Amino acid sequence: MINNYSYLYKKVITIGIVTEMTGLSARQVRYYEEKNLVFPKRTESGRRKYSFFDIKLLMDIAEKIKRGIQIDDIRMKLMNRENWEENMNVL
Amino acid sequence: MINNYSYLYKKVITIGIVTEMTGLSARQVRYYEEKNLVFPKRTESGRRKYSFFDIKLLMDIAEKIKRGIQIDDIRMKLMNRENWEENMNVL
DNA sequence: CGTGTAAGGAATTCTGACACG
DNA sequence: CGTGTAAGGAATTCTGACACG
Repeated sequence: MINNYSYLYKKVITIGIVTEMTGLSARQVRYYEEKNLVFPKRTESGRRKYSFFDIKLLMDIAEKIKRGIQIDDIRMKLMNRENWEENMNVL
Repeated sequence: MINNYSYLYKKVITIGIVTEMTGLSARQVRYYEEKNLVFPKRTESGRRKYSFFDIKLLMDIAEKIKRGIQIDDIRMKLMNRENWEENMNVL
């Protein structure tokens, strides 16, 4: 079970690829982190690393914002998701 | 079926992360590409992008080389694998 | 509030080549 | 044959700040 998700949660994607895949700007992606909506890991030198799950999450977030939902409210919703803790912690 | 492997084959990992995960040098990773053992995609600006499958493959290759098997022979073996074509083509 | 941008610096990656053997 | 390395350049990413509103 856990193994099936190893690729989904593993944080290995740099921010450039993320903006490519999500269509968001780096500014947006970093801001959602600042607001504790996503939790990238860092390389030794400080570069952000995201998971496939983060990619999906970011697109989800951006879509909600576009619909007028505020970031604080989005975070509330997210924190109730069952995979939330997992997302924050998995390497 | 195909969907289950989307994360496995998707090329999104830059070479720095790859060397981190595999323990190989960038030189080695690029050389195996030169010899047609792995097929990274490229970003618009030419940066290499690898998949999780590539990571596994690279470690497999390195291990075989360490055991004295020549690259040409390794390629022969690889080309017989059922997922070979898939690996070469998937975005 | 959420995002754009210019700024300066640091880390990453690229290619082609020389070296060893 | 497989890998290390120095070289020079180009692309990426980082942070903190100003701007709009």
